[in-house]
Amino acid sequence: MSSITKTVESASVYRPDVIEARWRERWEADRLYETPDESERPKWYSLTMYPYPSGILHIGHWYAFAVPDVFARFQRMRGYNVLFPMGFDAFGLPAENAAIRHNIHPAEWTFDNIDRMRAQYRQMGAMIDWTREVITCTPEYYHWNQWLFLKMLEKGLAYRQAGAVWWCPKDQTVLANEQVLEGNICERCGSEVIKRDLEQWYFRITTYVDELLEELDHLDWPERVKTMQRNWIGRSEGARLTFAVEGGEPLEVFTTRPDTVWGATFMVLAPEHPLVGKITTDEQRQAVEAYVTAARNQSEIERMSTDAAKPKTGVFTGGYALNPITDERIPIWIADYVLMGYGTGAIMAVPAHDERDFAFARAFDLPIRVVIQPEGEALEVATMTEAYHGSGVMVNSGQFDGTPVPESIPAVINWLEETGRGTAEVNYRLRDWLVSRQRYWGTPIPVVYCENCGMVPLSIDQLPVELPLDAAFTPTGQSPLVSHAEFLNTICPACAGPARRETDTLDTFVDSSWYWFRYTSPHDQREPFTPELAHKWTPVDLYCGGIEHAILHLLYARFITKVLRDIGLTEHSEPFVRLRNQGMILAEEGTKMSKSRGTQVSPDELVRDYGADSLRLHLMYLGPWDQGGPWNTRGITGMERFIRRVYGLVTETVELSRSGHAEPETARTLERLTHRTIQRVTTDLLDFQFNTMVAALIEFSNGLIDLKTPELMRTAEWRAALQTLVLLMAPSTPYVAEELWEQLGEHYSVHTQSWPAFDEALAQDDFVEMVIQINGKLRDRVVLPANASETSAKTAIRNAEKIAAALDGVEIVKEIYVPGRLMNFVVKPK
RNA sequence: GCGGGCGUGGCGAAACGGUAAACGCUGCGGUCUUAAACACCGCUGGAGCAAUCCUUGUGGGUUCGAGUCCCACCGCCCGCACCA
Repeated sequence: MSSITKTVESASVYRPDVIEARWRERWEADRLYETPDESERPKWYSLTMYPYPSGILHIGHWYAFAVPDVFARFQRMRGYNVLFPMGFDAFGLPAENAAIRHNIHPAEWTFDNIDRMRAQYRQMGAMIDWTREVITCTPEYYHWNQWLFLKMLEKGLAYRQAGAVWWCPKDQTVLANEQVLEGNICERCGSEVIKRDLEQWYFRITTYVDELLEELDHLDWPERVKTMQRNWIGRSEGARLTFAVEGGEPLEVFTTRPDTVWGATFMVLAPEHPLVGKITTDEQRQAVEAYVTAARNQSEIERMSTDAAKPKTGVFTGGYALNPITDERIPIWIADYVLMGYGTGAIMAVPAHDERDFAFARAFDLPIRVVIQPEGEALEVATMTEAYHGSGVMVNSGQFDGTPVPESIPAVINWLEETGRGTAEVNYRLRDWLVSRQRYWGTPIPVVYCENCGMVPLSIDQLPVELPLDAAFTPTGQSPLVSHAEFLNTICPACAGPARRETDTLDTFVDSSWYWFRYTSPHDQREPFTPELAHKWTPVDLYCGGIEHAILHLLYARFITKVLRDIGLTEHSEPFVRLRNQGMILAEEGTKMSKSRGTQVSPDELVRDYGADSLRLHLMYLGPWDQGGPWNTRGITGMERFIRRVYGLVTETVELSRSGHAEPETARTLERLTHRTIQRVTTDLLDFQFNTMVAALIEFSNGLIDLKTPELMRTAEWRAALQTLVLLMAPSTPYVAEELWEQLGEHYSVHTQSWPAFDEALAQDDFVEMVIQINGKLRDRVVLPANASETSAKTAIRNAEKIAAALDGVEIVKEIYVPGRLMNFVVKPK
């Protein structure tokens, strides 16, 4: 008895655990998701940002990955040869921290995590071609980071330079800014850290700055991301001026407001400015040196403080410069509000028209002179409470007096150039990319230091420089490479004398700056990737990922693509044609999900309880994908119910024998419902509107349930509608769609079928309900044939009971007729 | 401060300038069940017995007609931030 019940149940009850395991195995055995390089079909490269192998896929990973998977599947059914690869961004600090904390090797920790996460992606039902997997911490991958580094070195795009970095005297190591705690305390050992000048490796991204800025205009990316990149690049136009210094070398400044130079009443240098020592007089030396030391040891966070009201600090150097236009003698100060990293590290201060200079002048009682007067107003220095930077005309500026503000800037620049007093200049905020890291778990930089020859790059055929895995990993906070004698000591490729290897490794952003090329030929042993294959697949047609990578990753990826182009490996300049960002999934109460507060959601549990298909639907249904929002566990039951209802429709149908055709009217209803749904689902998917796409699927199934009768369920028309529903569900719910496709007796696999086409005419209603308004207020509704003529529609509307009564005896001023939608009578009441 | 976005039922949300609240969740009532779960049916923005009226953060404007367009304000979120 019980066994019979069970058999009946297993055939007609939706069991995601059984279905999903079964089809997953079948797909893998059949290599259903392997992408051939050769195909008649047009290519589509759908890329999702690869994850860091932190150990477990959380719900955010599902959101970021399952939804683009739906799109990739949709594109496959639409006839594209779709490349949808996956890999792991496997170098980085967390692996080293795990090693220090748990005494487990970073490699072991990383590969264990990858195994777990790969299994989770399989569970998701993602259409990943795993034969193309890329793991960046393998020599097969980082070999090509080293290759790229050597090529860039050769082209002058990689260089070494001294720069100030945080240094912990106890740990004898460089620290990242994030590792310096408030009060300049080392995160690892608690001792006080200092700034030190160390040689670091840089990539010359500034070479490409104009291209990086200009090409943004042509990318199909969210405007927000493009704006962030533009701000980061920070182009500003202005002029360079030279100020003579009494008894010293001249000072160069950059200014965006050369038209205010007549108001420059003092100068300010960054504390790190190289000329500070020479300019400073003996009387001021002690004060200046104290200020420089203090500024130098301020943490970046303090220095870049968000507090706009932060009081200005600074010290007079004792030196004087000459204003090159007015020949006035003006004092030279130093202050930390002037940054060495921007412009020349020195400014001409125009306190009347710059709020920072104004605050500084007020704090130290320095002279202020108005050189821009707003029209119809007269600024008085004595009564000014803030700098003025609005419109107006130039005053106190010699022959330029009376020049209005926007034109004043080019006018003055022209004059400066003609008279040889200055030059037009464009400045950027973007700095070169510091790529060296004093860390173990990264790509070794392939150069050596020889006592005779200095720095010597390895040759291409000496690559890869393998990261030694037997490094002693003790929790000292030091990179094991420094104390790994076998790695460290080598011979010079130039003179064969003794040499030391570079122990710095490359920033992991280097790994992610070209990884999508590697997917196109992941096993190439001669080149980073095979140019013909890369040419076939790239650029990426659709790149999906988080907004947190809006600047660094995406900018570096664009930069390296241009470098690869100039090396001759690829032809295009921009890597990602289209970019879409998912929003962030928050905890139910609307805050960030957090492990410590236990507000994280485990996809594994949800899959166990509801199945991957329901979870995929639920993620799409939460709201617009780019918006994200609070998680809600209860809602997933609605998706489970929907799947069950469709499952029931199919299992009930296939139990019945087939016979006959539907009544013409019902057949038409089915046809309309079908075509309308295909249309909605197709356009919503193309627009990335996954939430309304799911709503359309649900409405289709609700419509079928309303029509359902035992007779209808035997007909060909009914089956055709069900088939279409299953096809439309295939991208979203790959498992149950495959199961139902089989139950309908169709040929495996649903995922290799063509996407259904729609006919807009067939999607139209035969009858429409028109809204009748009087003076814009809804008064009645009238159902009319969709193809009714304007005359017959108007007649029917006027004859409608409520309308006829309302129009009786009033003057109609105007009639607005919108075919198939609405009619509005504008009337004058009598 | 600068830049961008957003304010719609109890909740997530829909809505080419044209019926506001599709679809789902929750809740309530019912059917099935010994019971529960599942499932199914009905109701679910507010007021009113009803006809009907009101409702998209606030105030104004454009329009025959505004959630949608324009202006001002309030509130929230996200970037960037002493960049000369």
